[in-house]
Amino acid sequence: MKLSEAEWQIMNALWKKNPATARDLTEHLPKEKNWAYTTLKTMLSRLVNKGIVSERKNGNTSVYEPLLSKNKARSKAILNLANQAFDGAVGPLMHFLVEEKKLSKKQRTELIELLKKENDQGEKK
Amino acid sequence: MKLSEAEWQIMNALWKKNPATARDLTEHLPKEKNWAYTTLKTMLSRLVNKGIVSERKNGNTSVYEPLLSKNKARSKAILNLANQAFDGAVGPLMHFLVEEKKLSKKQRTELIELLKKENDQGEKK
DNA sequence: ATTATGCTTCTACACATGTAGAAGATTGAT
DNA sequence: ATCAATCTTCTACATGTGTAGAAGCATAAT
Repeated sequence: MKLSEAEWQIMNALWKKNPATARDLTEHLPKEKNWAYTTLKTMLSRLVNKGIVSERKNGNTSVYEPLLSKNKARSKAILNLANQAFDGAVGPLMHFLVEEKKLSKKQRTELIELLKKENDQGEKK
Repeated sequence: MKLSEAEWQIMNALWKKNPATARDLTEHLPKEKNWAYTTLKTMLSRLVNKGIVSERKNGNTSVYEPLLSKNKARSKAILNLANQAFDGAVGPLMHFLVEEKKLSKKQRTELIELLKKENDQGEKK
């Protein structure tokens, strides 16, 4: 299940406010997204059809909930990117990130700590 | 310029063999891609129209070259992912990668080295 | 009971993407 | 000069995505 651009925006809103009605979501969508209400509804229906979001009725109003977790979605997206653009390997992706993307010194130091911790854990196992 | 799935496969082939004729590229596409020759040609035309690939005639045969570098494409793709899925921040993306993706100990150690090196460079500047 | 307001479902359309056949132009071999 | 092999360009179609109006159903206020 690959999310499209618009779908990501909706899911991001839905992960923030969960559960939510369509009306709720309008609040949490990027400001510049000036979707007609029915546009949002159409998108939601499609997400429901794809099994990515659940829909339940409260009175006549639909209440939506994500069936796909943010982490799962992120994982998939990264995997996808790795496959498409990095021959399926996450390692090179990270290399690239470290080399190309200007991380702040603080971020780098944090990452080093994180990596060391992981290495140590690996040790104990 | 966002590349689609199929476009990535073609570009990957073209980055490997550059310049290349359509016929050349068939060799470098993923095996499971059993595109009709004309399918590939259509895709290439579209890429040319988008200004992502150049086309030049050698006799009656078209020779293609990438106008977009692999690194640029990768950068864009990562930025895109970060925007969609990580609120535009590369840092959290990396965190996620380090935490979720099982890197080998060797990979982790490499990354630590790389990060340290970057940190030191920052120092000198 | 009537009405305005808001929600839902249906239908539609333009553009992108994946896929490929048909028909015509070029060329290398005979 | 002829023919087969190979290219190219055109056209086409199904499906996905972004976008939204129209019309109908529910509900809260009068």
